[in-house]
This record gives sequence, C-alpha cells and structure tokens, in this order.
Amino acid sequence: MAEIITESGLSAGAIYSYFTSKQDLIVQVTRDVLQSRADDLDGLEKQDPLPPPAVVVRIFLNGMTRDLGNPSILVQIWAAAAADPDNVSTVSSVVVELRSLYERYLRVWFENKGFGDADARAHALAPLVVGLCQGFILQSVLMPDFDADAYLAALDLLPL
Amino acid sequence: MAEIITESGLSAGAIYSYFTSKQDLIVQVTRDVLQSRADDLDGLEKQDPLPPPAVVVRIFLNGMTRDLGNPSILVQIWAAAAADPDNVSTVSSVVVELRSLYERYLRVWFENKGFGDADARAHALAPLVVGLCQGFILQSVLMPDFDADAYLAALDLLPL
DNA sequence: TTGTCAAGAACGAGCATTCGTTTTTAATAT
DNA sequence: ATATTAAAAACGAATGCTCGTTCTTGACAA
Repeated sequence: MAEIITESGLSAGAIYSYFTSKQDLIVQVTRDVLQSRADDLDGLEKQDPLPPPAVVVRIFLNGMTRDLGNPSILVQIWAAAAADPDNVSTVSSVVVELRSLYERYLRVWFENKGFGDADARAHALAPLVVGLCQGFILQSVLMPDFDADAYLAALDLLPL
Repeated sequence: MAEIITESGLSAGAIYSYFTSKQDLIVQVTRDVLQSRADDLDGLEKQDPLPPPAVVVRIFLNGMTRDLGNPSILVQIWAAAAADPDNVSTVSSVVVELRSLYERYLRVWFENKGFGDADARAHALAPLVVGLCQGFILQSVLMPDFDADAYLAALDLLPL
C-alpha cells in the first residue's frame, strides 16, 4: 500500500475513496489485467495460421510485463492467498480462468495438427502451460541473472 | 513462526536458542531439503537406463511434498524474497543450484539420446523444468481442484 | 551453589485502515 | 466579474492489530 500511495501521488486516506480495501484494489486491478490477456488471446485466435503455443505464451508474458512492470506484486498476491484460505478462492478463480483460456486455444491448435485426442491433450497440457508462465514470473522476480528471452526461446524446443 | 512454535511444542522464546532468527531457520531447513533433493537425483543418475525427465520431476516433487507437506511455506519464502532485495540472493542461490542439478541431468539424458547439441539443449531447458516445478507447487497451493497426478502425467506428453 | 534452558509476558516496528480536518471544485447568487 | 456556499476530494496523524524478537523469571540438573 505504501508504494501504491506514493506512486499515485495521493495520501493514504484518499486511496480509500476509490477502493474499499487493499483486497478490493487487488481484485479490480487483477480483473483489468486478466481481461487484457483474454483480449490478447482472442486476437491471436483469429489469426490464420494459428500461432504456435510458444508465441501465445510469449505474448501472454510480454503483456504481463507491460501491465505489471516488475511482477513481484503477483508473488505477493500468491503468498497472501496461500496464507489465508479466505483469499484462495479469489486467486484460484483467476488461475482457473487463465487455464481455460489456454485450454481452449490448445484444443484448436491440436485439432489443426490432426490429433485425434485434441480435447484430452489440451485438457492435460493447459496446467503445464500455466505452470511455465508461473515459473517465468517467479524466476524473473527471484533470479537476478534470469534471461527472459532465453526462457521464451526455449519454449520452441518443446514440441507441443 | 506461530505455527512452528506450536508444532515444535516449545515456547516462543525457546526457538531462539536453536535458530538465531526466522531467516536463519528458513535457511537451515532449506539447506536440508535441497540436500535431500540432490541426494534423490544422485540416486537416479546412477540408474541404467537413465530415467526420463518426467520421472525425475515426479520424484523431485514427491520428495518436496514428503518433506514439506503443504508447500505453502515455499510460496511465503518466495514472496518474502520478492519483497526484500536482501533476501533475493538467499533464494536465488537455491534456485540456481536446483537449476544446475536439472541441467547436469538433462545433459546426460540428451547425450544418451544422441543429440549433438545436448549441452545447449540442457542449458536452455533447465529453466523450463524448474518453472514446471514451481508451477506445480503454486497450483497445488492455490487451486483447490488441482490434480497433482494429472499434472505429473501430462509431463509424459512433453517429448523432451 | 551454579549453570543451563525453557517459559511466556512484554516490546517495538510495520501494516492496513480510519476519521476529523482542510483544501479544492463547481454551481449559484449578487 | 465576484462572492457565497455546499459538496467532493484529499490530507495525514492516530489507531489497532500482527508478528518477530527480546528479556526477565523460574525450574531443574550437575
């Protein structure tokens, strides 16, 4: 909150005429960011040919970086949810939504590639793709020598 | 600390005759856990034939679950490091070590499979494998409906 | 008696939040 | 134009709570 107050140029009290609580602020900002990612993905799914998973993930993560700057705030949110069962549902619903976005995309991708089990493959792999994104965010926050481009480039080596 | 105090059966003050601070406690426990993982991996690397990546990751994550129970504590540690630059080096050194463990294993794995660029592949993919593990831990903490077995099974679909 | 260790109350820093007050805005009256 | 006034917004010190840590006290062992 201290950082947000400073950056907003407002006083501590003024924040609370726009958001009823820290939690409310987080929820509203999260909604905005998630909507941006959904919009990005909608755009990609309209393209022909359909961009490969590595590109989709790259654009997702670029978008997160653009919107959040240093995504350390995301790690804080995860930890707050992990510590307090009341917050788990808020965070998990976002992750679930994100996962289903990836799953929808992957289903089309595998169908286009002629996989008979496109549905099952998409369902199984979506959590891994989410995991790769979470890993990217964690490592970009926690590792001073993290090479974001190398991480994204390595996605091409995974023949999804 | 409150939970640790309760579970240890000691008082608040007594803890501090065994650990000089919360940070010290975390560092020592982390060392223990990481050493267990390194031992696990050493055992796997002695096997013939060399177990595939999916098995190595599965055993790593099973070990973490066995040692930590609910890995929510790990998410707390990540967040503490993300919030305070002083703690980043502690955490990052652990992740770097883990990454190099995976990289060493992957190099042998790719050499056995006859890849000419085994070294480069291992170097590129190790961060992704770490990311998949981090994603597993996050999702197992944050998502009530997380299916750990399905996540691990899906690793077999990634033809590494 | 002396030394060791645990207990647990007390401490103090950090945090989100509140609230009485002041300042700014904007509409209306003079 | 200027003055008046009511509403809205912002201020920021004060509040209450949490949490890691310290310190005094007391019990038991050597």
